[in-house]
Amino acid sequence: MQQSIPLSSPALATERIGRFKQEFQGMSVAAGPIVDAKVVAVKQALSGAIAPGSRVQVRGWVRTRRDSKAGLSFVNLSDGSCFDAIQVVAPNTLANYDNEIVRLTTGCALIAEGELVASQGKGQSFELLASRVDVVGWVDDPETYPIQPKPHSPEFLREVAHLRPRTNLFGAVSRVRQSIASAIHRYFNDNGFCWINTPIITGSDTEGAGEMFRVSTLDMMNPPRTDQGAIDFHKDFFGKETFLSVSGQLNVEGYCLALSKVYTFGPTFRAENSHTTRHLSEFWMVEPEIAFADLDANATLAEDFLKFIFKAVLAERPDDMAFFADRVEKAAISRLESIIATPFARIDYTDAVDILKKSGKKFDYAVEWGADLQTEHERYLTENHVSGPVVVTNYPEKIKAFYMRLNDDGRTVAAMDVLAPGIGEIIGGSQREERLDVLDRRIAQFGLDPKMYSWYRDFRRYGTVPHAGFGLGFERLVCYVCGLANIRDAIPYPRAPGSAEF
RNA sequence: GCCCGAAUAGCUCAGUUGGUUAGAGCACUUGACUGUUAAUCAGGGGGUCGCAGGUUCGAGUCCUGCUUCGGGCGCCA
Repeated sequence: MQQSIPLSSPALATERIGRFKQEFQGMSVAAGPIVDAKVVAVKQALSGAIAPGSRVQVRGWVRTRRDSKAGLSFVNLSDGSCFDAIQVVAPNTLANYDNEIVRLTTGCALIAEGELVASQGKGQSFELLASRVDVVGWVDDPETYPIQPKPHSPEFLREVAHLRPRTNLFGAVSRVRQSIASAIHRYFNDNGFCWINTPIITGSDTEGAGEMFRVSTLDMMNPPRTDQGAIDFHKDFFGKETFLSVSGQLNVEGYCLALSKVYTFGPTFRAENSHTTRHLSEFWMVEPEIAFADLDANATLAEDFLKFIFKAVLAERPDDMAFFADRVEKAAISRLESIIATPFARIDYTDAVDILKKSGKKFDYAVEWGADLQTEHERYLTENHVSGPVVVTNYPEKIKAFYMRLNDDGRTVAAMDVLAPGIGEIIGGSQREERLDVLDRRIAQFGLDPKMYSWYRDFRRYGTVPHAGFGLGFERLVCYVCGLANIRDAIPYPRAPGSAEF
């Protein structure tokens, strides 16, 4: 029948696209039999926006089935559009009731069509009184289908990461992740920022943020050699050694010094052998960079940005957030509300050290000026001293990166960490060193090769201005918003040392 | 990289000082019952107790090694 549609006809194309869009409003795909019903998302069907009595079609996956000897079955169907599933009421008058409906198990894919009605039962406002239910995909062995209508441990679900989006937990995480990502782009777009897609493959092997993954097409068994016997990377794909990027910051600074307000939002790779609940080998990072700006402006941006995102998630995903507060982390909602309502405190690193020393609290790690703050120190500051978000600024230059701007005291740099109760460091950033002579001294001091940074130095040679930015680990933000204990549950397919399944 | 812990049914777990045929709930299946809500009730199937050795008359249980998973620290986002 596809042949009967002349692809060149504008009228038919418009009609076809119109039909697709009508379905697209409801679900993400156009597939299966379409009769005379409007395709709707479960979210719409349960919202009250559709008049009772309307003929609608829903498409999704079975959560549970309950049979009633009153002559009907209740099939809870989820399509991921919202936390709740819709209850499909399937009467035994359906042609496939005895041979299909009563055999439905968790995970089966269905298209159900019928009348959207006010529910006779408790627990839901609307339900679908089905006049037709088509089974699109069966679960071939229900006994071994890993996703059951009961709580599973996150550890178990990591073993079936390809199927875990079928669960309440990962459905909710996925929608919240989307809400956060969307809010990030919206915040920057509305504030005049330009999204810059910095390269994933980089030739800089000394970006200073840890071990890097090599990118190479050389034959590992028999690589080309130089006269000295070293591997000859001049013969590699890019004609030089290349790696996966650990940060887009250095690249994005160039766009900042032309477009004024820019940000990166993309995948980042770190080959650190970290075994913690807060680290991934592959994660997504957000890095805004602003020109004609100092550390103070940077901190203000971070505060406004975080508050915007938290507000957006609470407004857009109340159903999922209620689930997190109920089942994952009691304070999931209240702590976001608290951060939104509380002005971020600002403390100089030197003052923070004094506060910690005078706290009288016994720390596992001693507090000394010149040493980085440990997680326990950060938690004391934000949870006990301030009882709210706090920005710690002006760290000793020896413990921070070479590109951070040296302060007039000569011993600190204009760096900042944003600390929040319950999570600790959520953002790290700095004002960048815009003075070429100072930058050169820093590069030398850190033992870096100036030739590797010639293009980065150019930004200071041609129209340099004070500028600043910060980095935010996207999955850490997802963890915090959802109350997740392990960052491997904040990304669909986690990659970590010794683990790259699926 | 360092330290600690765990591994018993598809899932969550119990299993006493080492002792007969390793149990429960959920899931699956059969039946009963019901506009049901993780429905309920009754029956049934389902296990190389992570792997490999060792101690012992006898090991799910004790010992050693390995594997995998989880947690903490360091590094960081």
